[in-house]
Amino acid sequence: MFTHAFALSGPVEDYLKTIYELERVGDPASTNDIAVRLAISPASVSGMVRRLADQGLITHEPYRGVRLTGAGRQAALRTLRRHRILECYLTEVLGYPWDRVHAEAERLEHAASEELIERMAAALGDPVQDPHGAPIPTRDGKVEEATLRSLAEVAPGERLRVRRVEDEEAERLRYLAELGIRPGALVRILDKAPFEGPITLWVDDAAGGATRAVGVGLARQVFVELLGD
Amino acid sequence: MFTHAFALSGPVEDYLKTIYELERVGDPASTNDIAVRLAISPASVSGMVRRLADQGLITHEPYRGVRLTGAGRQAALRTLRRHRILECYLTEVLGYPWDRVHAEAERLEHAASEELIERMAAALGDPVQDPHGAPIPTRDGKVEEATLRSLAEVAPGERLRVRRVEDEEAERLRYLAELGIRPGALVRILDKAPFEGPITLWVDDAAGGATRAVGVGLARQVFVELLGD
DNA sequence: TAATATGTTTAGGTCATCCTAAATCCAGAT
DNA sequence: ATCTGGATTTAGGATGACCTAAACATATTA
Repeated sequence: MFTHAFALSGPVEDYLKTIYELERVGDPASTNDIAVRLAISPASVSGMVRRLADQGLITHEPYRGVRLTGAGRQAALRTLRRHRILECYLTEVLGYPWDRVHAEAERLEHAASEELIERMAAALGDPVQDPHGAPIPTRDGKVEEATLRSLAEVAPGERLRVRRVEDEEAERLRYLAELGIRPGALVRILDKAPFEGPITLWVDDAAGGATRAVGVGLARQVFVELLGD
Repeated sequence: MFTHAFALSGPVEDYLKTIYELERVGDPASTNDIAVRLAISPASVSGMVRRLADQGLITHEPYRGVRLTGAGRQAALRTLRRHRILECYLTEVLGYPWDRVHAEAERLEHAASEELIERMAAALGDPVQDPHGAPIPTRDGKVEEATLRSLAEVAPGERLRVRRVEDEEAERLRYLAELGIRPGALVRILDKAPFEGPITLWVDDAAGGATRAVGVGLARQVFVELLGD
């Protein structure tokens, strides 16, 4: 079995991670989507895509998008494992606040050795998900990505458990935390205003619970599990 | 007061650190010495030296060598602080073996934020030296570098305390550790063979002590404090 | 069916960091 | 005082990762 003979550059790891995330949600990753996610120009993505394809990490159908190969997927999952274990470690051991771990992990994930990551994982007792609820791939590159519904696509009424929250933007995360919306929280949608209007919900929390309202944009970043009525 | 408005690239940090170390030992750092330490060609160093001088981080007298400016020194000390705190953390908290911390810290020091370093330092109770005995610069860029003698330049007879060991090469470190030669150890030179021959010494250790012999090359990397006879 | 909007690729550059080979400088030995 | 070997710099390149502007492909809509 070939582990990972040669190291990939930071940018390459970022591309693979991004393609993984885009592909996970839906169709092959488009040049443009990758460019938006990485905040670089589509032209730059075109260039890198050729290189990744040459290296056998992705397949590329011009004008149709990009898919990870087996090797690409493994590389993406290794990076994701690093990232998520780092996030766990930073929050649980070093007391990082919820909204700042992502950025720190983003930089460290390219520098940390396998040994460091595994020592951190061991110190944490091999965590299975990161502070935002994302599953942590195993050492040998396996994950089960639960298919969760976002708060935006669930109808009012049902009892829900927040399972996962998108972690990219610190400010949004901080706001969600203020509202009590974090993995594990129990919520119920009370009302959804028409025309993509605000979503009103009941959030159970330490203080007994409270009514909250969020916009559709925010709601789309919150993923929940249906607990039944 | 200006902290450090703009970030320096990894390579730049490495140059500054290297120049600091070379300058600390003796004269202005020569192009060649820098090249050897960084394992790159002298021509590449010449190029970078111009850029660092343009940025006001070093002064360069052609054919005479290079010196850090105030700003350059501060930058070097910041990187050194990161490096050494990382080394402490990796050994003390994550159980890294003595000989592997250097390489790991070398990569992490360019990615770790100020916040991470300070959280680690706090977790350790603000350590003052790293596992190899090197002093850790303070947050505001101060160090006192003790002027220590190397084992190679001390005469037989005196009681010595090992204070510091060069940390670059893992294999040498591992060997020194086997011999019981590490910061804090008490030793006495029993004999120095002529013509740069082996140095025989008595090493106090847990098991009561033992006689050891090392070559001059190794001895030059071990720095000691004279305790008097 | 053709026009248009949108997304993608190509062409041509820039910048940082390295390289080799060739020219140049300097200091110590003759 | 000059020669010469080792150190240094310059010249000219390569690579990776980005950029803008312009050309091109596709899909939708008039």
